[in-house]
Order: sequence, then structure tokens, then C-alpha cells
Amino acid sequence: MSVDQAAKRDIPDATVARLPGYLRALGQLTVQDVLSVSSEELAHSAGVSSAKLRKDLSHLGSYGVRGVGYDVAHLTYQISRALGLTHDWPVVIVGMGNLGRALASYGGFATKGFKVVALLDRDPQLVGERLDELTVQPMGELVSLVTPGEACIGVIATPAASAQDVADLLVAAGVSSILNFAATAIQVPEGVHMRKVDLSTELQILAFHEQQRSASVADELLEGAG
Amino acid sequence: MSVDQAAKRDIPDATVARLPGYLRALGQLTVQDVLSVSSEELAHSAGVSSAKLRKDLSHLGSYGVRGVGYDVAHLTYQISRALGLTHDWPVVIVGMGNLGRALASYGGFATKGFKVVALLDRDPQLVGERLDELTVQPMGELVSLVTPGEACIGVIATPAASAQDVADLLVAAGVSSILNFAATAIQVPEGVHMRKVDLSTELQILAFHEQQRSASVADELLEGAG
DNA sequence: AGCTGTGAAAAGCTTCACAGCG
DNA sequence: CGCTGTGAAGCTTTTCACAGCT
Repeated sequence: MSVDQAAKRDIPDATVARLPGYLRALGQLTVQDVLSVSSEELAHSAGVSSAKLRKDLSHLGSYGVRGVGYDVAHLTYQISRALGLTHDWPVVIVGMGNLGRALASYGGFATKGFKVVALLDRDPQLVGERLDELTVQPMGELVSLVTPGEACIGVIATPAASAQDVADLLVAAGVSSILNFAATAIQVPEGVHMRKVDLSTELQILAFHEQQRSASVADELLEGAG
Repeated sequence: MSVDQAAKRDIPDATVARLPGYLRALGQLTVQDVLSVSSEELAHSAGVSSAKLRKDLSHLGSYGVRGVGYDVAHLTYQISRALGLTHDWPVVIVGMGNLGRALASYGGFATKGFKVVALLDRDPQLVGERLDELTVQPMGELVSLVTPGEACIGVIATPAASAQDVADLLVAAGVSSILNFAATAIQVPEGVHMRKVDLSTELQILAFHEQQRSASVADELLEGAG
């Protein structure tokens, strides 16, 4: 049992970040009634190299069969277990603007491992509105919703200006993992896990690569001329 | 001039991914009329270490003043230029469900470097609807909107089931950078840049860390008992 | 004196290539 | 024979620590 936990403890971050992708690819295979899959095939569906996939899976344990491949159902279970998805995690969404609504009504939430337990907004105009089985509550309810010590994930979908305040409230209430969609960096105390998703960051990274492309085309023309 | 371009060409990926964060932090300083900033301060606002910030900036050139710090306006310009944000890039959003609407009405788009030029949806019911200055168009219009050879960024905000088809259409029309919000991995030909943003992936990564936390708490209790 | 810019060391991640097992 | 699991090699990223400039 201690071996089991030790195996989990040192999964590299890069591997953890790819496990959800493998899980999704396995889900598609399950729907298609595929029972077994090779590292080559699974890697292709997930968009990585087969060597990387095998190395990643080797950190969870030895769940494949040499000469054959991986049992789809068993590998699905093992990855879910490694990620901690064998039970549902409660999620609180703060900020019921366009993005908050989109997130609240996003089906994929419920599918695997998560359950939206509350929708919150500061604006009294929005409080009381019903969205998909849940009623929007005022920020003050946060404390009664979160039990310190029991894990809960907070999602920030407010404008950038309120994001830090909301993060502080979440942390004060006992939330120890935060997913931030607001267009600003927020500071959280050590021990709180924070991840950030940001549209303009992603677009700017794409812009950089587009620009590189134009620059290299220009260079080739110059070389041809020179 | 060739030196200039060579300097840009080998900015490490990890650095490129952080430049947007620096740009945002600089924007906040600009609003507060701060003229100059040290690597320590800027790094703190962006949520990275000062050594990392300095190393990152050193890849763009030498734009700081020793003993003083960085000029906010000049550094903003240099980072914008490195990212290719000195002119606006056209963006096409495909899929006008909840998420697509949220993205379309997200102000941050326009702010720096991007301009939404079209909203598309397959569903005839949605075509013709007006959203923020733009009218939703049918997929068929894609070809007339994108000029092959001229850069354009495509955003996929459709359900997972249609994502691959939409990606194929975008690529066929000449789009060479794609941002995928759909909950599935999509395959694109070499030379097309693809990035993926995914809610459940992010939540699953947070779940992993929450689970690690519980596991280590459990271990400490065991150690105390043993 | 103070803060940037940067080589050099350390850590982390990916790829290779093949031993080992079914 | 075929495919997994994995040491070892190669590459990227981060951190350190201080020389160099204002």
C-alpha cells in the first residue's frame, strides 16, 4: 500500500498534464467498443509520440501486456485513479457573466469527476436567477458552502478587476485549488494550487508563431534575391 | 536588420509562453502611471521568479538599465514587437453556442492585437443573428473570408463531435493557426499551428494535486501513529 | 551601490533504442 | 514475433551567482 502511494507521488508534472488527454482518447475507444489498444494507436489519438505515452504510463505502474497492448477499461481505471477521479470533486463557480454561464452549462463538467455545487455572483441583479438546476447565490454564501479541510475547487470567471478579491475570499473560505479564467495574474498563498486559462495569452502565442512564419518567408525571398 | 530578425528567431518556447503575462503586468503599471520597474517587481506581478524574467527578457535584447530597471513604455513596445502585436491579427470564431458567444463578446480580444472578423455556425437557426457588431454567417462563407497566404487565426468553439470537421475546413480555407476549445484532440497537417484550451483537463490537473494533498496528510497521520 | 545580463551548473523532459516478456 | 517498459543520451528549461554597467 505504501508502494502504491509512493508510485503516485512522483508522477512528473508534464506527465500529469497529459493524462487527461489519454483519458479522453480512451473514452472514445470505449464508446467504439474497442477492448485493447497499442501505445502507437493511443498516442496517435491523443496527439503525442508513442515513446512519450509509454514513458508517461510507466510512471503509473506496469499496466500493459507486452506483445499485445493495453486493456482499455483497465487503463481507464488506472489513469482515473492516478488523477483522483474515482470520486466527484465539488466545484464552485464565481462570476455569472457570459463566461460563467458558458462554464456552468458545459456538460463535460459532470461527465468525469466534477460536480458544480454552487454558482455565485456579487451582483444582486443576478442573484436568484436559475441556471441548469442551480440558483445563483450571493458571495456571502461562500463560507457556508465550503468546509475547510474538505477539498473544493473554485473557478473564477469574473472580470479582471475583481479576480484578486474573489481569490482572497475563496482562500479565506478554505478553497485550496483555483482555476482562474480572469485576464489577470492573481497571487495566492503557498499551499493553494492555482491554474490559469487565458484566451489572449493563447492568441498571442499563436500570433508569435504566425509572425515567425512571415519573417522566414521574407528571409527566403531575400536569400533567393541575394 | 538581419541581426534583429535572428534575435527573434530563437526565443525559447517557454519564454514565448510567458511574454503575454509580462505584457499584461506592464499594462497595469502603465495605467498606474508607473514609468520604470525592476525585474523583481515585474516578476512578482507576473507571478514568476526575477531570474526567470531577466533570462526571458535577455532573449529579446538588452532593454533594461543596470542599477535602475526597465522603462515600462519601451519594454511594452519591445515585447509587443517580439510577439508580433504591432498590427492586428484577424480572428474567425466557429461555433456560436454558449462558449462561442462568450468569446465573441469578450472585450480583451480587441484590446491588444486581435480583431474578430467573422462569426460562423453550421446551424441555420443561428445564422443571421447579430452579436456585437457582427452577424453570424454560414460555414460556406469561410472560403471568402480567409485569403490563403494571409495570416488568420481560427477559433473552434463547437461541440467535440464537429471539431475535427471544422479544423479541416479551416485548414482547407488557408487558416494556419488554430485555437481549439472543443473537448477533443484534433489532427492538423504539419505547418499548421494548433493550441488547445480545455476546462476538464485543467480541472483534472487540479484534482490530481488535491488528491496528492489528501494522500500526504493521510501519510503524516500514519507516520505519527507508527 | 544597485540592478541587469549571462555564463555555468542543476533539474526536468523527451527521444532513442533495445532488453525483456507474453 | 510484437509490443511494452526502461536505462541512457540528448535537449530544454530553470536556477544560481556574479561580472559588468550606470
